[in-house]
Amino acid sequence: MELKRAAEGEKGFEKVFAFLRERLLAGSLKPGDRLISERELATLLGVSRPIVREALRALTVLGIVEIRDRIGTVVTQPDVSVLNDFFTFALAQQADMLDDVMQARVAIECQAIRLACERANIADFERLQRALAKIGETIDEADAGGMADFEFHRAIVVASHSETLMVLHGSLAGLLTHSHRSRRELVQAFPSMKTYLIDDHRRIFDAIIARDPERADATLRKHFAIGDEYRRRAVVGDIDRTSASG
Amino acid sequence: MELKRAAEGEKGFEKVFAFLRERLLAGSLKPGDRLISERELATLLGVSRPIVREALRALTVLGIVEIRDRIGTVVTQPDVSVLNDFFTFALAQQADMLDDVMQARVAIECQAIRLACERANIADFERLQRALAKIGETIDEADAGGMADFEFHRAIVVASHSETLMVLHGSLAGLLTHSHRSRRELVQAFPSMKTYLIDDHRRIFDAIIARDPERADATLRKHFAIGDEYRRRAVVGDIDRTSASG
DNA sequence: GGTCTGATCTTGGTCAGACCAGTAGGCTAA
DNA sequence: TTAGCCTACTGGTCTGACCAAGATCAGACC
Repeated sequence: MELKRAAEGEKGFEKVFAFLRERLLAGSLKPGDRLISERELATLLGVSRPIVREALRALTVLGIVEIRDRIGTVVTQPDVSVLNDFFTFALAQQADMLDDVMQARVAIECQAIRLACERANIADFERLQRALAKIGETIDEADAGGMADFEFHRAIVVASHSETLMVLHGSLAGLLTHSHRSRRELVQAFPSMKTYLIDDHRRIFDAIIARDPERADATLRKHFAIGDEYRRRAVVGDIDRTSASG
Repeated sequence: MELKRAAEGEKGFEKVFAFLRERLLAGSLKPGDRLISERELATLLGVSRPIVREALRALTVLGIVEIRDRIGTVVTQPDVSVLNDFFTFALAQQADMLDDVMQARVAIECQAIRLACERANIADFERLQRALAKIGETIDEADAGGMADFEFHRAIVVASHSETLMVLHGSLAGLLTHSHRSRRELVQAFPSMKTYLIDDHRRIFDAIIARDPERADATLRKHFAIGDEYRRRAVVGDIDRTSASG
C-alpha cells in the first residue's frame, strides 16, 4: 500500500538517514568525502529538501558529518566532542548515570593498560612520565590537578595503541572531567588524598614500565576502588582511614 | 532592515536549539512534558517550521525528546542507548579494526563479568544457564552455535545490570557478529574446539555462580586468549597443540 | 602568456504556504 | 446518557522561491 512510499517502506527522514547510514557504515563514505548536494540528494531519494536537511542535521549532532555553509556537507572524522551535548542534557536530570558510565571507563582503562604493557613505546612512557610529574606539581590545584589526572589516564589509553579504546575512552571523557574535578576538590579537604593520588599513579606507572599486565590491571582497579571509597566517605564526613592502598 | 536577523544573533537552527536547551537545562522542561507545537514554536521564535523541525530532530537523535506523530513532542528520560548510533558510525570507520574492536569487547565483558558477580540475580543465572545449555546443543551448527555463543556473552553483560556496558557491548556486537561466525566455522574443522567452547563457558558460568570476580575475569580473559590462539593457528594450518589452556 | 577580475553557477540557509493523515475533544443526534 | 460524528490541531511532507557567499572559468588587462 502507500503510493508515495518510495522503494523502501520508510518515512522520508528515515529513508534519507538510512541511505546515508548505509554508505557510511559500508565505508563508501569516508571521512573527508563530500556528500552530494542537498538538492541532488532530495531528488535522488524522492524527498524534499527540508527532509534531507533534517537527516543531515541529525548526522551533524551525531558528529558524523559537518555542514559547511555554501560549501557542502562533508564526512568528518568521528568527533567525540558532540557527546558533550548529550551528557550535558542527560546529567541535567539523571545524575545517577555517572556511576554507571564510570563502570565503562574502568572497563576501557583496565583493558587499555594491559595492552599498554605489551605495546607501549618510548614515546608512550615519556608521555606517562610527564603526566605523572604534572600530577605531583599540580597536586594542590583543583583545575590543573584534574587536568593532569585526566592526562595520565588518557596517556594509558593512548599507550594501548588501540584506536577503538581511544574512541570509547574519549567518548566518556565528558563525564570523566566532572568526576575528576569533583575528586580533586576533595584533595583540599583531605590531605591524605595527596599521597593516594601521587603514589597510586606512580605504582600504576611502574607496573606499565615493568610490562606486567596483571599487576597493572590490579593496581589500576584498586586505584579506582580507593577513589570510590574516598568519595563515599567524603559524603558521610569520614575520611583518612584508607590504609589499604598497598 | 535586516529582516531575518535574529534577535539573539544566532542562526535559525541555533536559536531554536539554544532556546530549548535553556529550558531543558534549567529544568522548566522536564521528562514527560509536552512541548508547544512546531507551528507555535516557529512563530514564537520567528523562524520557519522546517527550522524548528531540524532542532527537534537534533534533540531526537540526542535522545532528549521524542516526536510523536500527530501527538506532539515530549521530553524523554535521557538514556545512553542513543550513543549506539554514534558508536556504530564512529567504529565503522575504522575498517581494519576488527581485532581492535575485539579489545574493546574484551574490556566491556571483563568489567561486566565482575559486576555480574556482584549483581546477578536468579533471572540472570537462569539466562546464563539457558545460554550455556544452548551452546552445548548447537555445538555442531555454525549459525545456531554462533548465536548461542553470542547469547551467552550477552547474558554476562546483561547480568552486570549496567546500562552503559550493555549499550557499548551492543554496539560492538554488531561489528563482531562476523567474528563469531568465522570462529564457529573452525569448529567443524577442529574437533578439539568443541571441548574448549563448552568447558570454557562452563567455567565462566561457574565463576559467576560462585560470585568470584577475580576468577571470572581471569577465566573469561583466558577464554578470549585461547580463541585468539585457535584462530591464529588456523591461519597457518596448525591446530590441536593448544596445551597451554590451564 | 600569465595573472587578475568579475559574472555566473552552485551551495547551504531559510521562508511561506499548502496538503495529508490521524488524534482528541467537543458537539450533535439518537 | 451515550454513541457517533465533526472539527480543530498535530506532526509529516512537499513545492517553489529568495538570499548570501564560495567556486569556477571566461575574458580583460598587464
